Amino acid sequence: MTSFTDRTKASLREALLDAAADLLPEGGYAGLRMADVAARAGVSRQTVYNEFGNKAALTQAVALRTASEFLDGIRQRFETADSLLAGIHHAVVYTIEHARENRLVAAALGTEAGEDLLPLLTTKGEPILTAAADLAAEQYREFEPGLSAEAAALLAETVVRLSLSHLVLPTHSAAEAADAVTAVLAPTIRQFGHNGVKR
Amino acid sequence: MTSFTDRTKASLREALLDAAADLLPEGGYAGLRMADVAARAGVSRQTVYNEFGNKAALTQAVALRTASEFLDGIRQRFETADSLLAGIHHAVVYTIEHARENRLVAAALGTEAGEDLLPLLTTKGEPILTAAADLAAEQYREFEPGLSAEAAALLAETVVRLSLSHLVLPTHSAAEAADAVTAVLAPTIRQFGHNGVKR
DNA sequence: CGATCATGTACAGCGCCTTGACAGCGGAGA
DNA sequence: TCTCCGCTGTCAAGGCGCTGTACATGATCG
Repeated sequence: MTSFTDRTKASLREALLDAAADLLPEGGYAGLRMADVAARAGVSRQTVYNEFGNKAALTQAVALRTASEFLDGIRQRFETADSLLAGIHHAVVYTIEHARENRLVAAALGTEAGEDLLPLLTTKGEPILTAAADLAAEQYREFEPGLSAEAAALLAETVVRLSLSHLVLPTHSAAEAADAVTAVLAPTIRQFGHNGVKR
Repeated sequence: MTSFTDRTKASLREALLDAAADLLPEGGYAGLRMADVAARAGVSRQTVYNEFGNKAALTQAVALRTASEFLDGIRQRFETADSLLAGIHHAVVYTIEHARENRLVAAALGTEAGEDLLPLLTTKGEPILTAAADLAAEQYREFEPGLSAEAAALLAETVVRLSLSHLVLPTHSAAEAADAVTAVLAPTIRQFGHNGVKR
């Protein structure tokens, strides 16, 4: 049983992340005021600093939590897939389609105020990329036990990078983007399944 | 916006009430140990005393919260009723039927260990009766604005007392009990709607 | 009758939120 | 360009509430 104080602290973090996630799409990173986050969460401004340290860390945490919500969806898509390739396809389609419906992502990609959030998906997107790639690699290996850890990691990072790229700079529909990803990677997956990474 | 500390305190109360409500059906009032409640909620025993004072008050609070859950259901039944009488009928049926499915109520009414909970519905049931009657009276007046406050209160208390009676000592099905209540009160309601309480 | 157990009370310790203050810094306007 | 203003980030003091412990009391059981 988790202690009450632990749950309290967790709910505090959630409340702060909720508040920041609500406010970020409106004014972007620059428009986000720590005092507003605190007020919306019903705590003092100092408490926000005690919990996250500074505005950049708070924003990064919001990004990571948003990403983890997507990862949950991706996990579900994988569970119902027939093959590794099909799972990847489903996951890519899901990611691209649902990301555009997400308020925060949509603001980062499409609005003037939110454009200073874009680095979270690109230049400062390493935490998200790593988190997503780690999960994906794990999923891949569960699906295809013959896959070596290195092969899974490489494959996962590639898929995530391609997905993010198609998300940030779309040139086709989500389904077409997924087609492209799977088409490119299909031979590689077959190869890895047999022999592991070739260098 | 409610402050974070307020929400924390509310969630503490909820956690304690959940814990007590889980434990009460197993051992009844006598078998409920404050230390177990505290442990299940993840707090210290002293915190339970700070919040509720003593075991009787904690148990009373559990009873009141359980009652309020029923009141929510009753409220919904009333919203979809065609007439005041039909609303009362629906509410009585709902109360009796769902009370027997409730773990806590079922334990109080039917089990050996839980029989020391019975006073909460009878001799020590005044808080529940008042709460239920107050809500019912309010509903009645919304339904039939011509009803005076006194008439609504009298009617409501009568319905609640009859419902509790049929619940504690069932001699017919829930529907038959509701039939009896509405049959008895139908003329009174017609009378009140026109002239108010006769003394 | 003595041991055990649970209730109820008291109190020191401590973590954490709040309040208030202040320095630094960058933007807006005169 | 200079000044004002707002926001960030930091610090110290204060208080509230949970924790842990101890103890008295009463009930139950062997």
